[in-house]
Amino acid sequence: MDTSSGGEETAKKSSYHHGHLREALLDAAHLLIAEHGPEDFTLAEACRRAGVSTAAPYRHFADRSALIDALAARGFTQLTGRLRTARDRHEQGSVQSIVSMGQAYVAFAAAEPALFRLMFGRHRLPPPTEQAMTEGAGCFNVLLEAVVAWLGKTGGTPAEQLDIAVPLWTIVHGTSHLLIDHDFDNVAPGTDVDELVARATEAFLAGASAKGRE
Amino acid sequence: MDTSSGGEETAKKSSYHHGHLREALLDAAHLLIAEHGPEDFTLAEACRRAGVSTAAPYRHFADRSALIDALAARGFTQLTGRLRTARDRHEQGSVQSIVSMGQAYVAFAAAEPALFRLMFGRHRLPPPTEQAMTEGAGCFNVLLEAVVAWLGKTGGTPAEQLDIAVPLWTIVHGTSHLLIDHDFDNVAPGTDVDELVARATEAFLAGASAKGRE
DNA sequence: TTTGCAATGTTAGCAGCTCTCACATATGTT
DNA sequence: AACATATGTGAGAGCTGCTAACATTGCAAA
Repeated sequence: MDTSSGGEETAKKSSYHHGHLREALLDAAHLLIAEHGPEDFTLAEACRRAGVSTAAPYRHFADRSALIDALAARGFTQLTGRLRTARDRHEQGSVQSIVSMGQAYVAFAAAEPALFRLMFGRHRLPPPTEQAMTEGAGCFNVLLEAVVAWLGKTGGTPAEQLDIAVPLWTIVHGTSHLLIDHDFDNVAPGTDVDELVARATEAFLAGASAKGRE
Repeated sequence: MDTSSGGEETAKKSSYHHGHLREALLDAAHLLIAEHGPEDFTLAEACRRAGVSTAAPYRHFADRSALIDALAARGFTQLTGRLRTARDRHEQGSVQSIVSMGQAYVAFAAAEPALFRLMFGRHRLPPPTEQAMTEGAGCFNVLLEAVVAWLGKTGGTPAEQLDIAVPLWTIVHGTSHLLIDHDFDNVAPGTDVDELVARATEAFLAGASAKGRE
């Protein structure tokens, strides 16, 4: 990385060597899947947008799906960040804090539906490049920490933590998928997902804590 | 030249007209997506399995995605049937009945992950062929009826019904996706999804009915 | 500075896919 | 028997992902 130095413009000098092709391809791919969906995203079109030949990507990615995996990893870091800021908007350990995270999760899916599908739709056998895996786990850990805070001083056993965190995850994950797949439209049009997440989360936490006190 | 007749090898029909090509293609496609996932399913391979040329499908389907839509519609009728039998295994209006439906929902996704993705992953702009749409709605109606029964004599207002049914849907839908995408593996390995669905459903219903009585 | 190597880009080309068009063959109705 | 229609085939255009051989550039040691 060049430190300082006046030139902020990425003057493309040579026109032969792109310079930032890897990032440029990721950006182009991101735009393309946002436009046409992840299914029929073509590497060739991304090359055209980046202004390089269709053979160029193979200097930076093993194949098409490696580029897609890189995009997914990017998405996880972004999502993790948004969850953190959402959590920190409310008092630590409060229900509001957890609700806010859930709403941020769904909002991310709504803003980036194709990216969201990419991130979670990787049903490949080879574990998704290690990196994406740890990124995904990091994402869940933010939720887990909030649940520990909610459980109070003791924090509960790991099993108790999961018994709370996993159902909460299913709620926001299911809401996200149903929302971006337009499955609410036929059945419950005009659904306010923020309110949905708030109600479902609060009801579940109420029921779970009631059960825990029995 | 005598073309025809005789032939020691029992001439299998005409060998020119297939006869049940539409169904045969759907079956072949179903097998293929179950093996290789829905992404890289190829129409050409389905043709090979059905023993016809790659141009044949276009007499029965507008294009590749029309065949996929037909598969999705098939899946919805199947899922709807399973939800009905699951519901009828327990007393009408009981929590168990609703839990059982949720477990059947997740079990279907686990048994047919690729088909499940197909059914709900249709982010196409043209509403999914009307048929698939009504099939999907019919699927949700089974849940809605069970919720009405659970709400008791009055049945509640339509809005109250949705306030219960939609969150329940998000729970089982989210569980299904996280399960078939192997997202539990990294974070909560060995998750028992039947128990997960039962706990989450019961806790939510308990919390929701407590709130309703306030 | 010069020289050599590694990184990064290009062109050409193969194989495979979707889909179309003209043509062939079977089915059924009159 | 004869026509109209439904359903299949073969050839081919225009894509795609990916590879191989070659070209250009940047960097670092000589």
